Amino acid sequence: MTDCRLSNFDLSYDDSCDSGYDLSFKSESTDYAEDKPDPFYEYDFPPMHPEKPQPNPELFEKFNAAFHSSLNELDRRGSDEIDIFYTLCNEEAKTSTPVKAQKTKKRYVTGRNRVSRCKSPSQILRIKRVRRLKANDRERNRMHMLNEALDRLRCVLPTFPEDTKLTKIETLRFAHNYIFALTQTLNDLDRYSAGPGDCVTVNVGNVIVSISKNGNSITAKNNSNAVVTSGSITNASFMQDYNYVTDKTDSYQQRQNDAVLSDSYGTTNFVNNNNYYCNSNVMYEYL
DNA sequence: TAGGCCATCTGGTCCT
DNA sequence: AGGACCAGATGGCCTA
Repeated sequence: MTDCRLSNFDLSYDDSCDSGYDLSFKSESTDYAEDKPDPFYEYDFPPMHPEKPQPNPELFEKFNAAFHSSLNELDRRGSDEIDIFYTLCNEEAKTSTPVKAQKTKKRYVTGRNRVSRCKSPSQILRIKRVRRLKANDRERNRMHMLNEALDRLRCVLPTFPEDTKLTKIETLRFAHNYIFALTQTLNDLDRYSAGPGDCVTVNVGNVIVSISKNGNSITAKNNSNAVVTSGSITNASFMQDYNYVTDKTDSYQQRQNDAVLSDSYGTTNFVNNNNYYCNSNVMYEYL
């Protein structure tokens, strides 16, 4: 059984696009498992040790038939034992004395004259499994890249180290509003031709962004120092500033004033619906 | 302990 | 055919 085109059989693969993250199924081989020969394909048992006496042909044929019958039955039932069998074959191949099998037939032809042949159910399953593993790895890698991009986005948002990390959706919403607020602020600066000492401030979450022609600064509402590196604004503060909609009380008006530009030019004629609120100068859409 | 968030797997769809 | 993208399912971890 050590002759074995079975010996290459495993679920591993070597993917040049492998992410390198934790769950990788690497193979020592350079070939994908799906390209490996089918152990069920016309197993013709060439003489492995020509110098030794060959088995009784009749007994050998009986053994051959029984062997294939057992494998086919396992394969038909989709039994896990078939995988165990291949694993054992691999282990045996690793530990047994390597023996070069004589190739009596040239079965696999590469290039233009390659012979296509039907694949057994087990090989089809194996191919599907390998493709699934590769797809999983690509998907994992894709999500890791997406998360890295979100992390970079968090780093350029005004945040506090002591705050909890922004969730994905909070990061996107906060970034959206932050960019919008900064854009409006720049527009207002141009529109009103602020003097050298004039400053426009934007309340974003629990931080205040001050923008002037002399430079920008970010401070916390509680007078602590803000940073633009890591951490996040508090979720509660963020939601308070950006997600209220229907409350028309004084506190609502106050929060609106907090949430939009605190410039000295705009009016406070707020319009509100489920998607945005605005005054005459700015309109803040929240997601 | 329930709920929120996240990572991962998975199958489907679309595109090249 | 294979890769990218997407959404649903699932299980783990954390927190109130």
